[in-house]
Amino acid sequence: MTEGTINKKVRVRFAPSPTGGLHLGGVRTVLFNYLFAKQHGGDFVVRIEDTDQTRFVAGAEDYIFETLKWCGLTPDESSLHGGPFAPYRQSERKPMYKEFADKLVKEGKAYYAFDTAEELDTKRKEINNFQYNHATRGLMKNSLTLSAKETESLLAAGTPHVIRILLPDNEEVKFTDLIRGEVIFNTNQVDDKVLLKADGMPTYHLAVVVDDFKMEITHAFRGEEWLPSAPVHILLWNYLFGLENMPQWAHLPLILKPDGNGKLSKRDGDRLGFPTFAMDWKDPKSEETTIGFRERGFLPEAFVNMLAALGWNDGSGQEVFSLDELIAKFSIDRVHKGGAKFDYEKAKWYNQEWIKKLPVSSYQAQVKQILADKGIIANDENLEQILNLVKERCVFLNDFVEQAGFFFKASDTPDIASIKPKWEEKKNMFFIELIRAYELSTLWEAADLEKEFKELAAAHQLKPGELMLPFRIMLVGGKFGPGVFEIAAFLGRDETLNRIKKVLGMLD
RNA sequence: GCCGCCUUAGCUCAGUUGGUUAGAGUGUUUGUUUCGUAAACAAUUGGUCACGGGUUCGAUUCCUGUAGGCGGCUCCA
Repeated sequence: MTEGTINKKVRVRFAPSPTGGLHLGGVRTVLFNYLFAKQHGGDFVVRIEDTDQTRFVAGAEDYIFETLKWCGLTPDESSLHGGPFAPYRQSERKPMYKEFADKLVKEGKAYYAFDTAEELDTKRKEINNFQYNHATRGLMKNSLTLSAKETESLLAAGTPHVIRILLPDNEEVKFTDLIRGEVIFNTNQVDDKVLLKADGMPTYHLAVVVDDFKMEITHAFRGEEWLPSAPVHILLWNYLFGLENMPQWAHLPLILKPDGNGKLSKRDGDRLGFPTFAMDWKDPKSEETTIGFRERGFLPEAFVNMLAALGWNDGSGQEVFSLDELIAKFSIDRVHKGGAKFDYEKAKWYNQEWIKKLPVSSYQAQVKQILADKGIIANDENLEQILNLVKERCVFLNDFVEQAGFFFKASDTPDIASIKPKWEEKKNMFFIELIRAYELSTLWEAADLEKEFKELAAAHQLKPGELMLPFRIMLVGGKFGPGVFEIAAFLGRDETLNRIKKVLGMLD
């Protein structure tokens, strides 16, 4: 690890704002933080950044924790799990931010600004690309342009105001990003960001620095969209707590939409027909539900595996990783800089691999529930064997409805159309004979059933090939599934014969 | 507009001190197997390493310019 951090216990944080469902990119940020922390025996903290009260959405916080639970990414400390640095909700930490904002003003590193939101709006409309910065701050209403006395009286009168950081003139701010190497910004290019809002809440910029310090965060991984505001954070660290205490930064590549190059959004998922949220999210206002990966039939192992591959690989060519393997092999040096395009086909491939790889017992209960939702009652004793028989054919957990459902419930609409054209009386005779033969057979094993079937076919001077499809349609209802005789063996004598008779009746 | 980041098969990515013929997976197509589907296995297809210039015996790799894409520029995070 990089020097300066070797002696400290690794502590990382994920800091979502509770404004809606958790997006793919959010979960990946969690994942990378989590993998890094666990690999170094460190702590993973979840801090809720709810400083914008206008965007607060009820239920969003619970949703975040439920998502983490589903993914197996358990926080060591959070607003839900508690911990030594509580509270973990920024709204509950409100008083401590003001103290630092005031300190900055006193030291001349920040200033009061009295411009109203409306005034700024007009300014932005008036002047193209207006920025509150070195060039314009002298023209605005703030403690830099006002006399000390005027400022005093405005403050005394309770005039609404914000505190802005005073950026130094034409200075280079440098820092080393774990993924991008040395990054340099000139302060003239950054504006005087608001640190404390008029309602006394901090903005992200102040809160993230104060909390990362107070919570002893050593490494901060976040999305690339934060890169441009990093210099503000570096400056704040320098002013408040010292650069030597600052966490190491890593700005993760964006997740891009499959077509084009933009950042993946929920809308892209809706448009292209795939989920972007981890789990179903129901908007409390519009009552609208957005489908999640979990409900689409993804396994958490596959979801996590797929996410890990978005921007990282271990260089060996291995693609399927368990969470434990990821913890062992993850390396921030191997995270790439370019945006990672989200590929839903590949996501499905991961899921299929995990359905095959995992013992069915790990998702049996869930499949049983999915079947039950479709009105198919599965008994546990056979279910495990049946799932094993068909799991190679399933991309989603929901595919088990089609692939395994017929074992428990005969199809109401067997695919008669594909056998009717070639149906003839001697085939009918064959199946009537088959029923009789099967009624008498002492053994009910796949191999024996096949042998009897073929012998009987030979006796009727019919090729087994011509009879297999009808037999499959009778038992399965369609042209899919495992070997027909295995299916018959599973169904048992009574059910097999019933299904033959039923379809024979429909062919009449 | 300003600043920053990125650019290797259709797609996701390897290629880390410059060195033979740039590699995987996925996808496409085909074959093997099967009653058939899926899987599996095998084969096939696929690249002006964004473009220009420079350094060098030699550049995908280092430097530089250009283009394109993206991100940010809220009292949002």
